[in-house]
Amino acid sequence: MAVTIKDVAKLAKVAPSTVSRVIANNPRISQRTKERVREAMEQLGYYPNYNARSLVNQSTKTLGIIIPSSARIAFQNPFFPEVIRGITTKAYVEKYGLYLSTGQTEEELLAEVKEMVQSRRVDGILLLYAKQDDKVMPYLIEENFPFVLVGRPYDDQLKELVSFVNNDNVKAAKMVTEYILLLGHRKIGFIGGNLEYTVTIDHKEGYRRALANAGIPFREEYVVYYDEVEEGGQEAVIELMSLEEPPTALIVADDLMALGVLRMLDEMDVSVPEEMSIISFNNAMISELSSPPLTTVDIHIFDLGFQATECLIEKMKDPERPPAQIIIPHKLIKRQTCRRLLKS
Amino acid sequence: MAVTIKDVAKLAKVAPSTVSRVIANNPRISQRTKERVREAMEQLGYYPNYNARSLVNQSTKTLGIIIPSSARIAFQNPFFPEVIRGITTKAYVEKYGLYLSTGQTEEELLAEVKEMVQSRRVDGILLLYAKQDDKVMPYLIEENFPFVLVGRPYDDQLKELVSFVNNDNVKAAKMVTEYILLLGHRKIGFIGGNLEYTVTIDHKEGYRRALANAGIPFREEYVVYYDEVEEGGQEAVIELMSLEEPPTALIVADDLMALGVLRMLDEMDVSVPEEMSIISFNNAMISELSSPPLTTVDIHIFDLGFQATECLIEKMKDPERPPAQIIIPHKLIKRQTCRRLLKS
DNA sequence: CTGAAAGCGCTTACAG
DNA sequence: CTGAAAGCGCTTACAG
Repeated sequence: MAVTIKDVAKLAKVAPSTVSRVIANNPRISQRTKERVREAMEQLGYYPNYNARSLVNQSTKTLGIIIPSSARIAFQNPFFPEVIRGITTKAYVEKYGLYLSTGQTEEELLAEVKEMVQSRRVDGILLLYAKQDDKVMPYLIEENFPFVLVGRPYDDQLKELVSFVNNDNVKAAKMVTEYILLLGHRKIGFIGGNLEYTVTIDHKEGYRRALANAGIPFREEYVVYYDEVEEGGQEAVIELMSLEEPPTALIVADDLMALGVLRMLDEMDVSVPEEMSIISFNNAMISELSSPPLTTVDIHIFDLGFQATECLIEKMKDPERPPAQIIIPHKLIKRQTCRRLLKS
Repeated sequence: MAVTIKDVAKLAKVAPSTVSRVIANNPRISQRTKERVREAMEQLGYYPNYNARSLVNQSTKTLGIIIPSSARIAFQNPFFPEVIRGITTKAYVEKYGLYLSTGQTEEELLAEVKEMVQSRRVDGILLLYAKQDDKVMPYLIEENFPFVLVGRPYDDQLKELVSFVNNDNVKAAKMVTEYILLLGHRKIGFIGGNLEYTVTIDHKEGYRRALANAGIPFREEYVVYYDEVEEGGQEAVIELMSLEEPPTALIVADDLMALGVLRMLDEMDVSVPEEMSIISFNNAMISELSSPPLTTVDIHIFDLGFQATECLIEKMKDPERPPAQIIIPHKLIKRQTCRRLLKS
């Protein structure tokens, strides 16, 4: 029913192989027949059958995007849409299609990834998370399947083996802490995300280092982790504000959580930034729209996705190329949630 | 290099056709050989080649998701991630894969959709937007390609022709307006989204009807449209608050915009809900996290995606089935941004 | 510069 | 119950 290469060949009075060659714009075909064939294609509204093509080329020209199984929560976080936007943008110019994972649990995801690679549904994979005990990445490494990670491997030993695009989250968190320190704060709370994710570990490390450099003791009770974005920020606030010496500043895992923190503080009638300074990460659009607008660090999420895609495409072109580690710079965005601590 | 059906056949000492039949679990194959073949598949780690399969079956078992070309802005809106989550969930249980559009302009998108359907990359399409002068939907209709729309067609004449899953946005907006009216407000501002989208038109119509029923004149200066989510809410507020008789209540297109509205009002020192009531749509997570938490209407975005997918799959199974129009219910979520107008 | 043939990895009538 | 053959719609050596 659909028009095939044979139909075009018949109309243009050439062999199917010739049609195939003009599609590929093979230079050995004369200009005259190229034109005739193109006209026929136009006239019939011909599009090459993608599956037939992929079958013989052993390549699908599509990239798989693996979203963490906790997508229920994850997708609420503006981070993912924004990386995907970066991916989409690069994929479009490179004429790659995008295939989305659908698994909802870690097991489902792993099974899905296996299917994707073994059934040759995609040519390469973009892994959008890095966490402890993850089975997907080891599988990809074992299969020697082209992929790039957004984030960094949980296991340091894998660092040399995989290509990844990441921020220097340790440095970013250290800088953020130093900034707060410079504003005179000494009691600084840390509200991290799920400790299974590498970002959280790195943030904490940066926080720790900054404190150490400043000669300020690290207090366990000031650091708190929540993986539930939804209520997380709010519960964390309750916990921290109930301390005998509550913090005067808070470093928060991401903007969405910071929103919850702001709301809880508002409910408790502690005003930001007068009585509490807040700084978070990501610079999502909501950070600009919140009241007061959030001081945050822009981690250039779009670029993370864009460059990961670029890197993956490079890798697919040249499988021999050694793993690349790309660090995307970050930038402090000062808005209105941080203030110098008044002497009391 | 990859293991094929022939390898399995050889190992199991049967013909390739037999292997194919056990994959399909054909009842005519004896239990004994089924077991032998399955063992061989297991042993070799066999996965059927997806492209070969699709080629002969003329079906890819994948669905295309078309995200509006304005994805740059759109994707910042929690609406899209959430519909996609609904789609993903249903697609997973039905064992469908998901293919994502990447076009950034309307022309790119149209070209991409054409390629998707003509090249047989997908079996059906989920259209995530409905707007004026859109060329994608007419194309799909003309090609008689299975698709379902999330939203409703801009052109009323198409209503009978296409399957869609939507909220009753007129009713929702009418209800919202009536609620505000019941709280004693008479000067009610309306901050809509882009007028090219059907949601905006429907919201406005509901607003209009509620006012008419209450015998309150419709005032042009109270209605204002912004398509830029980012600054939109804020500019709208400036515009409305500069009126000689500024509104005492605001109906806002969606939660994200409402966040901007809240922020601007905060800057102007008008307190919510004491001096201004605000109600919006969507019930995204941010509506709960904002301060004060937003009164909004839950439109069950997840269900929109889930049911659209279900509907599409039905349609693909039975192409003769008449178009289905599914309306997802909405629900007022009272939080803290609306208050009875005090007599002044 | 162009064509005939083989092959990519499956599935499915058709035989037996 | 199972196999041999044809075919899905392409591409690409191999000839000429």
